[in-house]
Amino acid sequence: MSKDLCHCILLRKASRRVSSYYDEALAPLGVNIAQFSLLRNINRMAPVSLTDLAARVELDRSTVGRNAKVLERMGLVEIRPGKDQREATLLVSAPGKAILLEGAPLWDRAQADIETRLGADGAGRLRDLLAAL
Amino acid sequence: MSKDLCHCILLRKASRRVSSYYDEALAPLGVNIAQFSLLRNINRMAPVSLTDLAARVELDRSTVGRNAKVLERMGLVEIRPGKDQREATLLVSAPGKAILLEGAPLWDRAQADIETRLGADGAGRLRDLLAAL
DNA sequence: CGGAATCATGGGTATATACCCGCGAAATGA
DNA sequence: TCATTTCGCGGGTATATACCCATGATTCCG
Repeated sequence: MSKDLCHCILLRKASRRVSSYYDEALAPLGVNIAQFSLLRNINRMAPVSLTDLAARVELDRSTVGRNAKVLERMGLVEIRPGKDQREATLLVSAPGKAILLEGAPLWDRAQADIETRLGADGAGRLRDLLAAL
Repeated sequence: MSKDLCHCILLRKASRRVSSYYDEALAPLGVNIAQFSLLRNINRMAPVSLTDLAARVELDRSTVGRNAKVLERMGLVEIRPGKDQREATLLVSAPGKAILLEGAPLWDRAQADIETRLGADGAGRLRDLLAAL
C-alpha cells in the first residue's frame, strides 16, 4: 500500500490546510485561528492562570505564555499578577472583547464551510475519530 | 452547542498529540516524524529540487529549505547544486539511508497502534475525511 | 519558626511553519 | 546579442510549539 498514508502526516497536512482556511477567514481582524481560539478560552476562564489555561488548551505552559504575550502586545489581553505572586492571571481587554464579537460570525462561516465540505455526518464522525487519537 | 468544537482546533490538537506519539516512537533514531517523513520523500524523489519537494509535501519552499538544512547538519541529507545553477538538489546520505531502514519498523508500529486506536475501518474513514479538507 | 519540597512563571534553545524580498541564474523575445 | 522576464533559493521576520533549567513564591513539616 502507498507509503504516503502516514496517519500523522495526513493529519499534519490537514491541520495546516484547515488552519490556513480559518486564518484567512479571520484575517480582517488581524488574528489567526490559534490566537482567536486562545482569546476565546481566556475569555471563558478569565481570570485564569497560565497553568490552568495550558491544561485547558492542551499546550505546553511556556507555549501558552509566549502566545499570550503576543496577544498582550496586540492589546487584546492583559497579564497581571494574581493574589498568589507566582501566578500571572490573564484576562481579555476591551479591544479583545471587540475582536471576539467581530470574529464570531467569521468563525461561524468558516466552521459552516468545513461542515459543508465534510458532508452531513462527516463533521461528527471526524470529531469522534479525532477524539479517539 | 459547545463552542469547543472548532474543527480546526480539534485537528490541531489531534495533530500535536499524534505527532508526539510518532516522535516518541522514532526518538531512538534522533529524528522526529516530520524529519523522518521528509527524509523518506527525499529518498523517493532523489535527486530532487527544493521546489519539487515542497510541492510534494505541501509545504512552503522556504520551510522545506530550512528543514532540509537541519537534516543536512545531522548528516542525513546532502545538498548540492544541480545542473541548473539555481537549483539545490537533495539526496539522502548513507547514514540517512540507515535511518530510513532502522526507522521503518518503528514507524510501522506507531502506524499500527494508531489504526488499532481508530478501529477497523476508522483509519480509512479518517483518511477520507482528511482528504476532503 | 526555618529548611525542604513544591509550584508558577520566564527565558534559552531548537524545530516547524509561512510570508515577503532580494539576488543571481536562466529563458525568452525583439 | 541584449534587455526583460521568469525562476530557484536564501535570509529576514514572526508565530507556534516543546523541553529544560533558573528563579522566586508558597506551602509543609519537623
